[in-house]
Amino acid sequence: MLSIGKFAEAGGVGVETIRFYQRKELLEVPLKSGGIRHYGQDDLRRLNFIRKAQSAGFSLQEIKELISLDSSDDRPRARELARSRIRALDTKIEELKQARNSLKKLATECAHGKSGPCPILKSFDN
Amino acid sequence: MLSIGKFAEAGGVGVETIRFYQRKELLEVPLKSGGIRHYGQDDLRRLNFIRKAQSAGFSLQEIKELISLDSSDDRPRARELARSRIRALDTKIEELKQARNSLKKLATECAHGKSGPCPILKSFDN
DNA sequence: ATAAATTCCGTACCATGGTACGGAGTCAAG
DNA sequence: CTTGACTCCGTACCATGGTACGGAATTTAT
Repeated sequence: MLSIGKFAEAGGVGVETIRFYQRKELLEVPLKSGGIRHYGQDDLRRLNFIRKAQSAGFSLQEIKELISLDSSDDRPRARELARSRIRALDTKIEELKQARNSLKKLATECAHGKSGPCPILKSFDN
Repeated sequence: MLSIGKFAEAGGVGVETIRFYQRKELLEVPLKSGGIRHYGQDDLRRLNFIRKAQSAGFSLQEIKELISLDSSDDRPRARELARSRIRALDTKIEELKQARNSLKKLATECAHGKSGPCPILKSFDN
């Protein structure tokens, strides 16, 4: 049985983040036993679920849906969400790679070039 | 000489975005010639600079700095910004790849597995 | 020359993901 | 049994990158 402070610490987030997730209905608000609410393993699992899904790029809204799927065990919908997230990730990864490579090229040119305007700045400049 | 509407259109953004960039001092507010402000090629170059730098993952604050570097031609600082952006992009790309691959694995398992709880949901669930 | 479209400007609002504040209540150690 | 730490709760605020609104002035098209 954890107090909100210990619970937050165990999950690697701040107390205010817990309350925020409760307001967003991602975490349940436990009943209080004499003025203070207590959190258990289920809550910790739920919190870890949120954090992991978040690091997979799901928004809090999507995570809320995943949580409800977790109860209904709706596999087709879960796969659909996963696939659409994978597509979004693929797009994003490609964009970032592109940006990274052109930036890399520019930085190299900028380091070697002896004269003229800086290619990094100039590259955006047309 | 473009009106703000044509200028925004030429840059592929909305009029409100132009005004927003002006408030953020990323674009200058031209003098008005009889009640209406007009924009030229320099403004359009600047706007394109912003959009390209943005697609390379720079924040508007960083872009503001890049713009000031563009005047001072401070190459070492430009390289520093580029390199730190490249590092950030590399980190981000790795994170997204990781997320993408575990999600892919889960989606495949979820599609093939016949019984038990959905692995996508379950994977976050511990 | 008049109606419709644009512009100007300040200000308010939006989503996302939190973070901070302040007063009252509660809990634990000395 | 008091003092200090922690909790509760509502509400306000933060950064980021915009988007919307509304009335007055001006420009453009008919």
